[in-house]
Amino acid sequence: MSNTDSDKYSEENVQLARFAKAMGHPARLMILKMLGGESCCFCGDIVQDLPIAQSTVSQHLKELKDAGLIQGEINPPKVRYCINKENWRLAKKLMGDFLG
Amino acid sequence: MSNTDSDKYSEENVQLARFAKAMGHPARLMILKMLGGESCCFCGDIVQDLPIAQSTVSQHLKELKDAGLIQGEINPPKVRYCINKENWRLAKKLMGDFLG
DNA sequence: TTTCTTTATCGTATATTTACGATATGCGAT
DNA sequence: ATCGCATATCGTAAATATACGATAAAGAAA
Repeated sequence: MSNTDSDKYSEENVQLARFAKAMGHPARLMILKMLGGESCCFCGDIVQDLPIAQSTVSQHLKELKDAGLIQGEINPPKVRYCINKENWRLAKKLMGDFLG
Repeated sequence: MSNTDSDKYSEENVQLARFAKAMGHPARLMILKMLGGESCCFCGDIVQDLPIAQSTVSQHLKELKDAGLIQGEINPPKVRYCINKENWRLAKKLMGDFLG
């Protein structure tokens, strides 16, 4: 996906693709599952649960954040991650509409 | 995603990630939308609708096929693509369960 | 057989993703 | 001021994705 995707595709299409792409890796699905419902998690908890290095987890968290699916609030010296509820709802709606 | 993902992640997780990843590009979403519902399409129709080269469309079709979301039947000299309904239902269920 | 149409595949270039270890950063505690 | 903890970022390597034009392949039509 280049930055000119919106020249070629509808905004809704691009948005759904962004969400789907962010969900397109098992590690990121695990992270999202951990944060599902009302529960937030500290970054460290996530690192402990995943079978990959801390720096890699950090990268995945960044991608989820960039896609708008999660948000992190600093709580020194930890960072607490939560689902971004508004975008989660949007993802759910777009996915639901799309899959029919 | 390496071929050893199933060592690290649950099969369900890997499967949903595979579907999500296949949906993670606007061109592929457009293709899926064209095939949505009961309508199948000839490859050529899809090529005409997308703002990218024929060979690129063919690649995207292959990825959707590899992910199991579509299937193609040869109808010389054309190829007719349809949604793979069984996997579409599975994707819908996994997504629905996941997004809550 | 040759030609035409349609689609897949090849070759290739570039960009992005995924992963890791090492290092930097921010901040409370000592 | 320094230490230690938690997390992010850097540097890097390898793999995968995206895109294109050119070419191959399969089969209908001439």
